[in-house]
Amino acid sequence: MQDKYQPAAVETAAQQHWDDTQAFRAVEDTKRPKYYCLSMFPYPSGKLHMGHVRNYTIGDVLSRYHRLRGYNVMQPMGWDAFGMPAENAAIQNNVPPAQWTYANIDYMKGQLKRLGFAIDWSREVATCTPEYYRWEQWLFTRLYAKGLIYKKLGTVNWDPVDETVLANEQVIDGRGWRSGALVEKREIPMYYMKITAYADELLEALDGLPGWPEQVKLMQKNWIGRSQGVEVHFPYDLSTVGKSGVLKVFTTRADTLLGATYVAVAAEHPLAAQAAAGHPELAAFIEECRHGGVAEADLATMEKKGMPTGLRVVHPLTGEYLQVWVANYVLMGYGEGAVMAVPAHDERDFAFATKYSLPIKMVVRSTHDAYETVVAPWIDAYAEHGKLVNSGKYDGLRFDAAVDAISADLAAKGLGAKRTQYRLRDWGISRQRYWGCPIPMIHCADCGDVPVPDAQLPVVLPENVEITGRGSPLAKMPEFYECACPQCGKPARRETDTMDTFVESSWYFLRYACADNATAMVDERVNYWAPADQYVGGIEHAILHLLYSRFFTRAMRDEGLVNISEPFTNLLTQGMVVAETYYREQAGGKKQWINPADVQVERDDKGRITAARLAADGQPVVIGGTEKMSKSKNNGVDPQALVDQYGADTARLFIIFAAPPDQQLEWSDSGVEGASRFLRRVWNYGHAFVQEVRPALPAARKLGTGELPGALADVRREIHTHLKQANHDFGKHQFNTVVSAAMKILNALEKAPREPAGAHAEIAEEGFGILLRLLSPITPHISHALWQDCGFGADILAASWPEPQAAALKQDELELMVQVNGKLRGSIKVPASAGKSDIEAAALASEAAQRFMEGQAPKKVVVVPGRLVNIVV
RNA sequence: GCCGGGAUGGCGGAAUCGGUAGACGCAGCGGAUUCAAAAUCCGCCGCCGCAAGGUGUGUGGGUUCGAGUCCCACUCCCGGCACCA
Repeated sequence: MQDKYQPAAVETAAQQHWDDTQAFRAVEDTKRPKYYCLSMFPYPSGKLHMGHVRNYTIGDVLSRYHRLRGYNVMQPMGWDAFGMPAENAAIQNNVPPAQWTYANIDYMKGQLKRLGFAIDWSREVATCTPEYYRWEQWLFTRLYAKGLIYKKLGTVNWDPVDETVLANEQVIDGRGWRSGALVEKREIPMYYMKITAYADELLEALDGLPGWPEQVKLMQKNWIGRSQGVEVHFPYDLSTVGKSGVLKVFTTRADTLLGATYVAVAAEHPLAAQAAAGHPELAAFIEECRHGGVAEADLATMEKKGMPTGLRVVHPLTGEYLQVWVANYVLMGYGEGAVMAVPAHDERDFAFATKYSLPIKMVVRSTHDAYETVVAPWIDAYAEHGKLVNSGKYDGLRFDAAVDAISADLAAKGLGAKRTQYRLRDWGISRQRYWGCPIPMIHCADCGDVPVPDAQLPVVLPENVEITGRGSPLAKMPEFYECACPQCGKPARRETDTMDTFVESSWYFLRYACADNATAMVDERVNYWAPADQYVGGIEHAILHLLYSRFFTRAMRDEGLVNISEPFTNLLTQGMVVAETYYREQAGGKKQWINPADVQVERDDKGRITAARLAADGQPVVIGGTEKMSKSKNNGVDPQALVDQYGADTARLFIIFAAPPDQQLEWSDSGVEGASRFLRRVWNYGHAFVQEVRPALPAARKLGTGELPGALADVRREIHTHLKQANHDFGKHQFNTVVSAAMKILNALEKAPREPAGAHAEIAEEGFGILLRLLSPITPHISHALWQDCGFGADILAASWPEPQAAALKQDELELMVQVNGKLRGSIKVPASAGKSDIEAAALASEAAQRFMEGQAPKKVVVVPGRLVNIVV
């Protein structure tokens, strides 16, 4: 054993041992409970960032903890390898996406191994390999045959200069990020997955997920957005529209129908197009609505604009004529592309009506008498439910009765009915990009859209391709798209769109169970491992990825591929890693971001930061606040440098100790120093244990059989108290306080009296054995080495998890706090067996109580067992 | 804009069921060791106050013997918003 802690040597040896013994190879075993520990697989962007290290450290802690608890643990890893960054890198550096991706995977895999994660690498998958995506294509054809995938028009961001479709993040202030051109909305045919067919099940099954954070379930519930409402039909006014028909709208506020004063349609709505013919101003407005992106956040925050069409529809109950407006906030892809407007009781309609001087008709009076009439400015009470007024025969009805009566009358006229609506929309999966899974369809002039037959799968993505950032690369490759129709054999055109990368990540966790199967998507092993007992990943995936995965698992269940519905039994959403930012203002007002590693911080005598300077030139820099680690803010800390300098255990320890897993983690170089210092102390204690303590151990252990001297009994109780706390915190996934408990145990061991030597050695042996096992999930390398060197056993992986002993926790005397009128005034010591009246008497007699009661008689005495006594005077 | 979350010393955080606010660590200060430094060890450390004591968990109210924790209203920060992953 080395005198000094040398992390590199310790970690290399431990990792070699795990490799040699194939320690983390997971094999199906029905005799032990299984524990499938899943972490969100990374996009191979180049090198690991701190968010990855945090994610996988949390997963590894859970995996190793459960292993020592006796579970058959499987912890796999793979690569979410398709996506836009590979194409961007190709444009920038002229490297083919495949080559770039595989090189990144190679490098990042080495980094993961260096961090000592207990991963079963035999199950590795990379989604960009035909071995993986062929099954995605295969499933696509099954779901297509079933009608669960269909084609319709969808709206995308179109860059007219680069002639390409842009992702929302590539649209900045309404312009293409590369070309700077004004982005337009464009409708193109796309394939959709019918996730809405599962909307009710996805919603209702949330109640059966006790292992998921409430906030995530709530977000998913709101995202699905099931609402009960009424579909209302407004018949066209023949004299203005020129044809018969109805305008359909959906409303959750049918009680306010009599307050509808106009209707609004989307710019793409057929009525808008009709009105625009021969109405140049309106046509110009509709053209203006086409500019800008499709992101909901932009649409919701932009200025609400509209224009009348001159067309009218008929109110279904009153027969009045209502104006049809075109409004930029009404979306064609949502519902029927039309809304009824009730300005008196809807804030957005109110703002619009006020702006364009449209009539406002109050039809609900708030039950709280919050208002007499609806006048500006808007107050929230206008939108509350209440009794109907100005609504003829419906006057006096409250919400439920009003909706019932109005929907019944609409139904009688054939102009509407109650309906359930969802906010959730079907999932558009077509992408006009190269680096993705090809959609296995062939378009034939005679036969229409024909799925690629099983025998021709996979449709392999060509890897030698030129990426320019203009247009879709596959659509420029005849060798890819020219093919024969599988049905009639005539020349046909292969689909050149690829799939959304969320499709790959919707089923990778099932493929891990049987990644080596070349003849089926999944096999019976999936029913041993799935569902994942624990899923660990970023909160930013709370809705899309997790909802798609829940949907996919059900779709695969209904194909008979798996026998589960929910893919993830427990979910842990980890917080972000943030760090301080520093910058200098440059001439044009542009900020030059400076990496924290290059900055020196000055503090006052209380440790408060007063200034920061660039180390290179000694000149001040501006402190910009803490932000998520990112390239753009140049505040990232390179995990590789950290591991090179301090070792993997220090990196892991700091990350676990600095914050609870679900909260944001603030980077701190001195915190890393502290973690490293603690591990050195652990090592030094282990060294002293071997040298001095071990030789003093009695041949026959007496611990727990006889009386310990009081001071050593206190040390032992303290250790077991901390262990109890640590076990409780492990259960809560609050690993930062597990580290605290480990630190407290080491503090107690170091301060323990050395006499009598035999008794001390026994306490030390028990306590240090507890400490090493507590730390082993977090800092596995040093724990492995010390476990062996200190003679606890050959391999800590074979050890069992420590449990606190009741006898060690026993206490004879308790200290209780004494309060007078709720303020802490002192404390008393009582025997653990003392009854309530004894405690009361002792508290009243105490010096502190006497002093602050000032001779007054107690009105009431509250005794909280084991905690405190509160005397009220 | 809509949905979800967060706020506790100089800093990260702890406080299990409404019961000692600030555990553990970092930074800082004082001391020991050292030729000196690093490392290590010991002590102090919310704020005001010489002390007694007062005060304190984003802000303002409320419930309670007792509130960081429960209730109401607000402020600021963060995540998501369907083509970043």
